[in-house]
Amino acid sequence: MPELPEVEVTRRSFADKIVSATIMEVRMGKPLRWPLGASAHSLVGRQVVAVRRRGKYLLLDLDEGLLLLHLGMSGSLNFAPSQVPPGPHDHMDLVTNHGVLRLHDPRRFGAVVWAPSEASPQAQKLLGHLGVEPLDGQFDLAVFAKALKKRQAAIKQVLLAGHDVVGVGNIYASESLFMAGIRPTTRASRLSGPRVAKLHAAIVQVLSRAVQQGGSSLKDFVNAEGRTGYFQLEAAVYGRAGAPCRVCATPIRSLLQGQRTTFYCPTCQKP
DNA sequence: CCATATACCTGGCAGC
DNA sequence: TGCTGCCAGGTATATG
Repeated sequence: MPELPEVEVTRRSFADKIVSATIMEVRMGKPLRWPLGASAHSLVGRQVVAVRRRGKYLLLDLDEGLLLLHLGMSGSLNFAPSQVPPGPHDHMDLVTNHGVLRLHDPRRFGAVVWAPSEASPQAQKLLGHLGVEPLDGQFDLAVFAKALKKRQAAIKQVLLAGHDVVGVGNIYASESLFMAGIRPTTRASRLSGPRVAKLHAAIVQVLSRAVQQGGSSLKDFVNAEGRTGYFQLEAAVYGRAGAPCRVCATPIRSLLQGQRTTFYCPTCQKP
């Protein structure tokens, strides 16, 4: 489900409400991808200082330590004023004096991990290798171009790896490459300077637009207020195999790259 | 170091 | 209907 836009939209939908709240109780459900790394009881009394995002991780800064939240493939958060009995797929409740932050995640690829600081080994194991943030002004074209020159893999897979730029998942990789006119199978190292510049701009534009639209709700994504996103309605290629390209009417094609489906227009996107 | 495959888990859907 | 197989927004880890 959640790529950078969905995680950012989720962050904005509850950050103001939970900041300065005190944790009263933590309830963990079925196991998630990783253990919490602390006893639930030890979090009681901690205060939420800020809610940040790094790549597809949400960081809840506490007055002592922080919580790293990941939504995996099927996760969503909900922030509600009062507690409702948890359903079978609700695997964490962070009960605060401002309301309850609940993680709903049927596939349980998501995670909630406590770390003593962002610089700690626990946090760095998850965040340490992440590439640059695309939307915070630090996404430098020259640095990006230099990084791509070293990558021999297909550009789609380089984007998904998140080592050079974070937040671009399966939907937005296909969409960005369409906007840039680049075939997803092209080796990253072979892209010309102008084409890398187009891709750089396309990534920023696609992700920004998706945030504006509340993310993509392909199936079940909702923000912490329960609202769906609308970007899927304007997807150019994702999920549109066989349908006519919105630019040239050529049927959109799909292929597998590293076990993930990629969508592209064979006419608009050049190798 | 680099690139690719695997594992984790549940639900929905197409096809028989 | 009910079964089977496949697919799904991610990513650390293992393997070549």
